Amino acid sequence: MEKLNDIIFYSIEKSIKTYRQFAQKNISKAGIEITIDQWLVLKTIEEDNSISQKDIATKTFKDVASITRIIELLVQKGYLSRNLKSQDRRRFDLTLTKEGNTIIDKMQPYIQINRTQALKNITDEEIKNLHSILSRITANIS
Amino acid sequence: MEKLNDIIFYSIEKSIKTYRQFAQKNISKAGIEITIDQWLVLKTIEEDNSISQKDIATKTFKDVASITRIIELLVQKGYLSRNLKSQDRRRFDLTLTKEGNTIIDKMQPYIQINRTQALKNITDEEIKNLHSILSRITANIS
DNA sequence: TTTATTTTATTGATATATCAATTATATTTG
DNA sequence: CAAATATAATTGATATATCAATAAAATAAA
Repeated sequence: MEKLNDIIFYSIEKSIKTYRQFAQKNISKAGIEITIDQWLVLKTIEEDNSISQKDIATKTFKDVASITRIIELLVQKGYLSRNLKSQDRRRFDLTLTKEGNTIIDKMQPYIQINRTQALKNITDEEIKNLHSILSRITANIS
Repeated sequence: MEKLNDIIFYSIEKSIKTYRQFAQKNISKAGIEITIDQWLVLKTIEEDNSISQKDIATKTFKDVASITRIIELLVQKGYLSRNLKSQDRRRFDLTLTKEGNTIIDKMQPYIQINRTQALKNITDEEIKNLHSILSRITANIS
């Protein structure tokens, strides 16, 4: 086999895994008790509180089954309230609680710092480039 | 929040998740009963059969605990044999069985096809670029 | 309107990720 | 050498990923 590092998919995987670990470690170190994935789902609901779980899944590149379980944890932790929608009883009304809003606010600066540090010496041009290439790869296999 | 798609980490995550699903689907469709992760570990051992589980973990960007479990499955499936090393009894000798070698061979063309299709309209220049940017991001947060 | 189909979400099973604690062995140090 | 330390791997607990099967409700079709 070609050298692992020469294979672009390993580079991609390595960077995203490293970023996730880095981000999670900073959050945990700050004493915030939430996972990156839980935050992502919470943030998605905050932005659009009429969104369906199916659409949360699509938006976060996750599976609907994972979303069900993550939401369950967010409800347990008291960050989210979940109630059947009267208009469509297959779906749920998802609303952030006060604690949910608080944790989102608390997270914001860390998210910012994480991104800034990760992209320290990368130009806007390069980011645009990265986007372009990655989206073509994604399109090729979708 | 900025649009999800504008955030480079989502692009990265999306592309690698899409690729994994695409690759796994093609493998399964071909009737090959192995996961991409199991294959990756098997392939790593094939390349260096004196490698430690710790080093397999590093090389595949995985956790040693995951490696233990993946190896357990590979042994169960009959693709790998595992024996204590006499020189260092904390470690194991890991050797591909005949079936292990067979499945590696069977996989090879699909791996090739998957990569080719994913990188269809991407130039060597762009891949080099991608490597460069991603490795700088990884370095920034390591 | 009854039946068929589609959509939304849940659940179970299995694989993997991560962290912490533990075990066994090897190496270093006093 | 004996004790302390370091290393390799395993195990348990919890979170997430994926697939398949199922349930419940909504919508479309007969």
